Amino acid sequence: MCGVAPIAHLDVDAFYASVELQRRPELRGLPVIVSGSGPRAVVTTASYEARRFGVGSAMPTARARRLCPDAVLVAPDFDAYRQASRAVMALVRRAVERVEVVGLDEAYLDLVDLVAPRAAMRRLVSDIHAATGLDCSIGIGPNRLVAKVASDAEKPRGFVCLTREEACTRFARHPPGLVPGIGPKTASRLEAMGITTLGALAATPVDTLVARFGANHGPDLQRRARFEASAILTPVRIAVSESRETTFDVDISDAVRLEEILSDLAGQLCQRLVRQERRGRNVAIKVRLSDFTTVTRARTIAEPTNDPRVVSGVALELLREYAPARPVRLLGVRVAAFEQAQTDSDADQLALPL
DNA sequence: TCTGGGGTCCTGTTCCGC
DNA sequence: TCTGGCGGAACAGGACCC
Repeated sequence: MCGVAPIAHLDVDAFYASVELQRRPELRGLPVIVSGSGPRAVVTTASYEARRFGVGSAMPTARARRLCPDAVLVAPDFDAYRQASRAVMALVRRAVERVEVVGLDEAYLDLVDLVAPRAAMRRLVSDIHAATGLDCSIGIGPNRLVAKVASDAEKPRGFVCLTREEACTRFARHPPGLVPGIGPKTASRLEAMGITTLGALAATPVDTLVARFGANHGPDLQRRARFEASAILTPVRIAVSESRETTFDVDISDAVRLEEILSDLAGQLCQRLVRQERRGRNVAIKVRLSDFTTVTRARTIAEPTNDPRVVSGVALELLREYAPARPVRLLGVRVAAFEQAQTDSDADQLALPL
């Protein structure tokens, strides 16, 4: 049972796919895959019916279709997802004062001031279902990490409440990659050291981890394995960079064509920045070559800008200087180092979540 | 089996001024 | 005049997340 429970993590189950099923009830019960349609598209979300065939997020759509030939492919409609997200988060904010929204389908909730936090979360889940038809999973724990892993543990419609010690025991035999922050690369490095479970990672002498992963990352891995994390929420997050990028259906070698595309991307990015009245001093390009190597080049300019002529001018210079030696599969542009428009209290809000 | 798009953070390197 | 150490800023790459 949950002793101290200051944080809940709420996660809408198979969010994009579930929104599509709300709009198109005739698809219910069928395997549905939300994904683009190009030859290089990847799966954004799969319904639970599709997941039974082994289809998962970030999988190439071509492979998903081989695994599940009868799946219904639906093109993503982000306006609809944003609208559904707003409806869900409005209910969340009505239930709890302090909320940190993460992406469209997740939020951390501060439960400290609630008298009966678990009852309140049960009520919230049922209110969200009644208002939107969407299911969600809830994890409750003493910090963000326990809450997050708990919300994932029994999806869909999970409701899991754990102390830190209970989380350590329950997940001790699970692989380290269960915990957010330990991705495939770190997991395979750990495996090479003979560490294949969270329990083993938690018990590894910290010196061993420091020697292999460095003075920061090593101890951080162990803290995660022990489910030690912050309980502080960051209700207002301000983006520190904005970007626009595109992957081509077929690799492009023609320098003139690449420059046209880059200018176009810079124009689209600046439209967004102008709308937000944000200007940045750092312009970067991203180039992914046919062999999937990815290169970035950046330049800081004297004056903050969101002028498409300036941004595309710098981006084109960077591209000409780099002069890709192979065909290009992805091109992107990014603006960062925004001028300070926020107040000191906003800046405080940028403190790291974990 | 052939890998999206939009982000964040961390680390190592290089450059520059003192 | 040359060299070296040091710290900060900028840059590049990588890992990770939704």
